[in-house]
Parts: sequence; C-alpha cells; structure tokens
Amino acid sequence: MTIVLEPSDAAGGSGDPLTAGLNPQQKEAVEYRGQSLLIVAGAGSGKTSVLTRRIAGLLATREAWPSQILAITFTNKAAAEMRERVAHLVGQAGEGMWISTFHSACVRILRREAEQFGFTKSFTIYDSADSRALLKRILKELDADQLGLTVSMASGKISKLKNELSDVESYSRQINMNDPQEVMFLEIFRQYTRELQRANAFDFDDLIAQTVYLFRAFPHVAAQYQRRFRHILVDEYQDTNHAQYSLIRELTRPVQADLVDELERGGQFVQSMRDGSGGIPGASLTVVGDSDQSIYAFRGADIRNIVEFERDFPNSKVILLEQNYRSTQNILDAANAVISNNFDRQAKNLFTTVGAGSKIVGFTGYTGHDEAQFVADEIAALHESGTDYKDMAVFYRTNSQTRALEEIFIRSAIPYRVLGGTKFYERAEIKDAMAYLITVANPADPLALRRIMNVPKRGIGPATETAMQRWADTNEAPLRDAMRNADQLGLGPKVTGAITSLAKLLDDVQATAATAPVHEILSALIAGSGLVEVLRASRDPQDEARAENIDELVAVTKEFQKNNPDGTLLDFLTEVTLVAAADDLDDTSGTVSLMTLHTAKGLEYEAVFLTGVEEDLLPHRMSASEPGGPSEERRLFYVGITRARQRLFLSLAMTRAQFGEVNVAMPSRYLQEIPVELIDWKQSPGMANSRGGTQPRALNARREGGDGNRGATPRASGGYGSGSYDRATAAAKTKPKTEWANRVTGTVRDNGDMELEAGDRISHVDFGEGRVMAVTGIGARRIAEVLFDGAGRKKLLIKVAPIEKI
DNA sequence: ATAATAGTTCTTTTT
DNA sequence: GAACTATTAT
Repeated sequence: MTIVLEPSDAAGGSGDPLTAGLNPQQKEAVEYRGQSLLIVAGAGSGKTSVLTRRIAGLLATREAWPSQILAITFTNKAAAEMRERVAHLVGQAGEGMWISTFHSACVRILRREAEQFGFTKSFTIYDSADSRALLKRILKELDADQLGLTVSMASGKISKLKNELSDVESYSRQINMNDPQEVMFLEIFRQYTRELQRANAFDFDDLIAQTVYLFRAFPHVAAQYQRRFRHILVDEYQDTNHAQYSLIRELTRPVQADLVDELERGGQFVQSMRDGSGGIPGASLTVVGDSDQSIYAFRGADIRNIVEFERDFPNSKVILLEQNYRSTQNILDAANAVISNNFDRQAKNLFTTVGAGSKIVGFTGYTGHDEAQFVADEIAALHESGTDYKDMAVFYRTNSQTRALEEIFIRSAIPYRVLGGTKFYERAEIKDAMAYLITVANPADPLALRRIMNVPKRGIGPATETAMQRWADTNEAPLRDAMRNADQLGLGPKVTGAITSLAKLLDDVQATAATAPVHEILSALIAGSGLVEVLRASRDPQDEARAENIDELVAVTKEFQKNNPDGTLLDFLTEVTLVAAADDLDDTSGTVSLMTLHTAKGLEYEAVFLTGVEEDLLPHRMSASEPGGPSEERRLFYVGITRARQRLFLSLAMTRAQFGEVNVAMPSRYLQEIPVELIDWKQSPGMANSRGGTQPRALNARREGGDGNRGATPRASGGYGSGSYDRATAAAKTKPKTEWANRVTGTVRDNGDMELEAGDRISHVDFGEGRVMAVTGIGARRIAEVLFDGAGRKKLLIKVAPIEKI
C-alpha cells in the first residue's frame, strides 16, 4: 500500500523535504517536540507518512540515535514498510531502530532477560492452538466439563485476565470460593500457568504481560530499556489493551538517580542524559490512532486508552488529521454517515478535495454464490477497463465466506489470494513438522513432544504415553527422559524400540542444532522420522498434497536462512509464530486480495468489495450480546468502507448457507444509514425479494442444474478412477456448487484437455447455454470467453468450470 | 494400536 | 461442512 500525499493549498514549497507537501496539521505532527503527542488520524489522512517523517526528522537533526527509537506497529508488514520508508528518507542513518509489533519487541526483550525469572532464552511461544491443546489436557484431567467449563471459555478468560495483568495470585484473591466453578477455573489457571513455566513457554498474552512483570519486578532491568529508548511511537493506539498500555507506561517512566548510578557502574553511558536530579527523564511518547477504527475490543483492546490519553499523559499535545487523501467524497460521505450513528464518539468529519467520484454500487444476490458471481463479474469488468487485479480487494466478516468466493473465482479464472484464514502454518502436517523443530529447540516442551510421539505412526498409543508420563512423574523427570529410558518401562520390545529410536533421533539432531542451518535440521528430522516418506507411500491423494506442503516448509526454511544468514532455529520459530495475516501481503502482483474486515485495517485499494452486508453477519450475531458490540461492528463496517479509493461495492445475499443449512438473510441495518442517493443498486434487496421482472439468473441456474442431463457425460477424463468419477457425478447432481470445498487436493473437478474453440456451444451449471467467443491462454490456464444466452459474457477457466460441450 | 464409521457440536474477528 | 468424539471391527 502506498499513501500518496497530495500537495495541499496551504503548504507551499518550503525547503524542508520532510514536510514538503504536507498540510498544516500534518506538518505540525511531524515537527512538534514535547513529552507526549497524540495524533488523531482519520482513515486515509496520511498518518503513516507523518509517522515516518517524524522519525526521519528525529534522526536527520541528530536529536536521536536510531537505537533510541522504538516504534510499535500493528503488524510485521507495517513495521517492514515503515522501516523501508524511513530508510528511503534518511538512508543508512536509520539502521538500528526497533520497529516492530508489541509481540516481537517483547520477545526480543524476553530472550535477553528470560534467565532473570525462571525461563531460558530458548523458550518457545504457544500460539492459540497450542494453548488450547494444553488447556484441553488440563480440563480433561480435572473433569472440568462436569462443572460446565469448556476449553474456549477457559482460554478466553485466561487471555482476558492476562490482558488485565492479573496472575493466579491476584485472581485467587478476588474470586468467590463458594462457587465450585470459579474454584475449578482457578485450578485450571494455576495448572496452565505451571505447565507453561515447566515447558519453558509463553503464550501470546504472556509475551506482553511477562515483560511488564519483568519491568516491575526488576527496576534495574527496566532502567536499561528506559535509558535506551528516548522516543517511543505507537501506531494504532486505539487497539492497545491494558497490558500493552502498561508496557508503554513502564517504558516511558523516568529513571531515578540511584538506578542511573547503577547503570553507570554497569558501564552504560549516561552522563549527558541526566537531568537536574541526577535521574534520566522519561522518553517522549507519540501515539497515533483513531477511535473510530477500534475493532479489537474482543481481544482486550481498550478504547479508553486513546480517549483518555490526555488525562494519562498530562500536557499532551493533540493534533487532528481530518483531510483524507484516499477516497472520493461519495465514499467518505457514506463512511461519515455510518459512523455518526455511534453516539459516544469525538466528532470528526473526513473530507477530501478530489471530488464526488462514482456512486457506490449495491447488489443483492439470491444466494452467497450469486453474490460471489456478481463480485467476479464486476472484477472482470474492472480488469477489462484497466484496473489491475492487485488494486482490488474483497472483504468479508467471517472466514467461512471465502468458500463461495473462491469457488466462483476459480471458475471465472480470476487470480486471487486469500490473506489469513486457514494459514499454511495451521495445517496439521506443518504443525507436525514444526513440533519436531520445537522439540529440538526446546526439549522442555512436552506438548510438542506429545504431538510427534506417534507421528508418523510408530505404535505409540495413549496407553504407552501414560506409562511414560507415569515414569516421568515418579522420577520427577521430563518426558524426554522417560523416552531415553524406555527399556525401564516394561513395554513390549517393538514399542520400546520405536521409542528409543525416536529419542535417539531427537538427541542426535539436537546435538547439531547449535550450528546447523535450519533447513538441515528440518531435513534431518524429516529423513530420520520418515514423516514425508510415509505420506508419499499413502494411497490417499490428500497425503500427496501434505507431503508437498512439508517440502514447501523446507523451502521456507531455506529462504529464511538465505535472508537471515545468522538466523537460528529459535529465530525461525519465533518469526513463524508471530506472523500476522496481513504480513503475507508482500507479492500481491496480479492477484485480487481476499480478507476479513479485520485484516483489511491499514490497507487501501482502488476498488473494494464489501460482501455479506447482512444482519447476523455484519453486525455479527455474536456481537449483539456483548456490551459495545453493535458499535464495534459499525466501526468495522466503517473501516471496510474507508479502504476504498475510487470504487466501492456493497453486496449481500437473500439466503446464506451457514453450517450446512440455508438460512434467510436480512439486509444489514447499516445499509439504511447510508444516504440513498449515494448507492446505485444493480439489484436492491427489494428487487431480489420480489423475484419479479429482474433477471433471476440464479433461479434459472438451479433449474438447469437439476435436470439430470449433465450427469450423463463424464467430466473427469484423466487421473481419477471410476469410483471417484461416480461419486463426483452424484455429488454434482445434488449439490453442484460444493465441489471445491476440499482445497488440500486442489480442484476436484477436472475437465482435463477438453477441446474448445470459438463457435462451440456449451452448457454451464449456472449460466445455461452459450457460445464460445474466444479461447486464450495455454495448458491448465486456458480461458474461454463465452457469450451466454441468458447471463451475458463471462470468462471461464476451461479446466475447472462446470461446463460441457453440446 | 489403529482404521473406519457414526454421531455430535459448533464457528467472529487475531497477535 | 468440518472437526472432534465415541464406538466399533480388524
């Protein structure tokens, strides 16, 4: 993403390149010097530019060394972009700054200081799935479901407590000991905490909370960082939670004279930093945010942090950026109208000088697929008229909405990529391979060890595992030792052999881990365990895809080693765990981006499709019961709208398939908040409802699809046995549109080498009959341009489109 | 110990 | 529709 700053009327050709082209408010935000500064930056107001120029200014004037700057961003991607843009402005002078996310910065600090409080620097990080797995074990052991406790309740509550900086001790003091459920939860919390400590692991929330704990418990440690960071800048401040807020508070605290003396004795340079009392004054703090874009309350983000900033940090300067350099006035009018329905907000009105622009386009489909087809058609049309695919994005509220979109996009030969969602690293086989790496990096972690114990199958079942656990408990030794001493467990010779050889493999690889490159460690583990070998030998076609995924992981480690020649296994594991959905964005060349509204924050596109604008989806059903839920959902909608530069499309469906069943959907309440004259409805909710004169293409399609005629011709021409052909055909008859649900194996339908040329007549599941106008592309990417009798012109990917020659 | 089958429950958003 | 659980049969 790039934010282009238009020269404003007020700012003229001042000589300073850092403020050239800025409006007066932006200029002030770059140049203001003081203890604390709040920049209230409306969507598209050029805040990234302001922030980078502010940093560049500090460096260029020698007010700060790079090492004295700490900038916190929301994603690693944003951090990388900021670093790049600062480098662009000041060149080499920017090296040594800390620009990272809260989590990455805390990992960096914790790795250095872990030994201060009972961890080693090789700690691992548990992602949400890992901590859920751990909680699951604990709940089962305690029979907690008897009291109605679930894993998601427990993990949600623990996360919330940690975000509030509560630990087991402080929580135990505030509960009602007569409520067995609360007592049970406390026990779960206690065991969870103990297990993490034993495993030498932190969960996501710990990374922040434990850093705060570290600073509070060890003032001399905190003093080092307070001395070091003189300028702290925080982006997306409205999304900070209490723990993150506290971290900032700790970092900006002044250092008392006696601690400065201690630093000095430790060899740190402090002389010119001391103030009158001999201490070091607190770092200067700049925060940037927009309370209208606060969308992470569910994760503990506290909007009060930004609203009450002036109270928290007295004598703060506040600068308001309201001029928008991104969107057309029509889009901004819609955004302003929507957000003004949130009553408890500070007044703010975005404006632009670029003009009204096109109207917002609205569309109501009969089904989610119909809606997706609309999106695909509009994208094709935009592409034809010169908009690059990479400048278009499709947003949705829930990840499950991708299914229909992907299916239609594949058929329509629209190149796309999904950001976030079921990520590469969440796949079971990747988690398996990663667990091998974790056991080598952090032998204390029993969770990872359990995961790989019987993967691939070695005949080590639950019974064997409990036997080992029992040995470990009685000998007060880690699980790994139980494996090394498998012969003492009194198990069968086959199992014993399997255990000892796994233990040997892990020990052998571990011995090389300090020096060997990451990809060699991984390859050794894969070769030694037979992980890929077993998958390759399987008849299940999905296993082949899984094997390829693991190969891909090896490639990733090679790439990592190339980019970080000194990178250790721990560095690799950390990086992988902390990547965010939007971090994946890098080479989006030539593809449409699909993502949730949450990952869309901070990005911008020429054309934006906001899909599923329905009640129970946006606002989401779950938000209704939460305090502040509907307002937060409205902000989410607002965030989506304001991502668009030129074109905005709002779409919804009359019916939506959710968890198997088809439900009737109602238009979102937020649609009515947009002035009618701003929207040009291609098919309004009313029109779709009446099923009257407008072309009911989806209904046509249904009838066509159900006539049973299509099943007569084989469409799987190669690679599949007759059994799978039958199944595919049967499935196609009843539910033709769910064929692509399985993305592990790629596309199930395969027209193979179907020959088509201009003039042929074909029949399509959705669009009925039509005539081929042209065929372009080669091989698997052959595309047919078809003029359908009822549905107009479409482009189809021949290989996978549900079509037949007639 | 494992593979296959049938039944269950749920899904918001994410570092 | 998927992911997990419980119950079978091998």
